[in-house]
Amino acid sequence: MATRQRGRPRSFDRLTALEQATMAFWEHGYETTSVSDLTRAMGISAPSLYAAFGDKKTLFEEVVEAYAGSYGSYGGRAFAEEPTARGAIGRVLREAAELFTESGHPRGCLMISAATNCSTPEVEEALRARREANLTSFEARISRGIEAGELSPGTDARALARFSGAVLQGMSQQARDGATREDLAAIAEWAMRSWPAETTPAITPGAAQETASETPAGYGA
Amino acid sequence: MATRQRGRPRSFDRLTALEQATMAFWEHGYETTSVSDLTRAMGISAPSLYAAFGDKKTLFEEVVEAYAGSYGSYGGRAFAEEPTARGAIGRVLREAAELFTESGHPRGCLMISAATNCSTPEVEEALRARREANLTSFEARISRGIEAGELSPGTDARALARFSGAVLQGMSQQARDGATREDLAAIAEWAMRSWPAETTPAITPGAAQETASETPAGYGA
DNA sequence: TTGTTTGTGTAGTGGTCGTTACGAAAAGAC
DNA sequence: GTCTTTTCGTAACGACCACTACACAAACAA
Repeated sequence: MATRQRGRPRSFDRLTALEQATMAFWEHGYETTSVSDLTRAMGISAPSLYAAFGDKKTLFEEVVEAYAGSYGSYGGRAFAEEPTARGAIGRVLREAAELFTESGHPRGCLMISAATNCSTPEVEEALRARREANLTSFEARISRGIEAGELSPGTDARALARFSGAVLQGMSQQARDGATREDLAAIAEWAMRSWPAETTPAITPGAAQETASETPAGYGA
Repeated sequence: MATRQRGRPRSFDRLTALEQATMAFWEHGYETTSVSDLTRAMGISAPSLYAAFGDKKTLFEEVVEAYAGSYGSYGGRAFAEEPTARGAIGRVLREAAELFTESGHPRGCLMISAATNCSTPEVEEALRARREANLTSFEARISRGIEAGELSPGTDARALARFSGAVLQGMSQQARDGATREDLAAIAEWAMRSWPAETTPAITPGAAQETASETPAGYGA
């Protein structure tokens, strides 16, 4: 680790280049971003890209992973810090309204939009799997909220999770279509109106008792 | 019109070919559907396609127009036939749950998904404009509902319209991700929970009094 | 029949796609 | 210095993209 590399040193910063690739994929999606676009955005030549990141698909996978750990981490934080299901998912929607319209990066959510209309099945499926996983984590958190007495026992956890996810996905598309932050925030608030009010104050606040399986893996739906 | 064509007659049915092109674009989106895919799906050769439909972009525009008048017409019907704003938009969401999962054609909504991640700006903008137009028609209908006393005067028409549109767009994505019809129907019902109840029964039922500008131009969001 | 018009099939156009061979350049090891 | 290792820039690869030139086929008009 302290030992220097043997050969000629890399002339670019790998993390910076990865971030620039993230911006390109986030903006234009997997399929529409050509390797030529990538090399231009990253400021490196094609052979350097292939040497450092494998091929286009592998680079995209690394981008998605990095995105999940940075921009997409707000969901995990909300789940970890908010004591109730309603609080957690409400916060996810409200923070999404900010993230999706923040300046300094493209609009909307990379995981929601970057692999739509993608002719590489593995890439399309990889993002679909992440969306599914997040719906599942929504549902698990809601189920736990029902068990904890926060929500009425008759609550349909699957439906409420899918509804919340649909709102998040719609917010992403509207962000890309030019909606303002206030537009998205209003959508989030309106969605939370149909959430049943909590029947009991949360008993055990804090993150310690989460199940790993119900923590969103990066973005929110 | 009764006069026959002068030259060699076309060896395929233009409307059938258009329908097959619709299926291809609906399934894979504008960019990802190649002319080669199209000629295969339509059962004709490239020169025939170009002679009958212009170029790929023009064909897509014709596809979108035909889609708006057929599959996408449920929105206009709901607006024409339902007396209240709540009834109209609720019906749009419920019928979308069916359309988006119907067998015999691809899932979700062509207008919502077919131009995502599209590198041809005119095509991307054309569909975005249709989505915007439908949000506007949602908003106009809600505003009229407020004026008619169906909805509380304090209702934020823009927010409620965008919320409803976001749900519709999320439903389309989830349909493409494999959600069942029941999943989508439950999302629609849940969305309607946050809609305020009508404060007055509708006074003037029927379609006659619509303003043209508030009729959705083909799909719903 | 002959000419005109229109559609069809073959076979291409130049351009871009993702990817890579190859030799020069820049570092440590000896 | 020379060897080895790794990265660099140039310049391509075959495959596919949207699109079309061209010659032939099939209809009507004369």
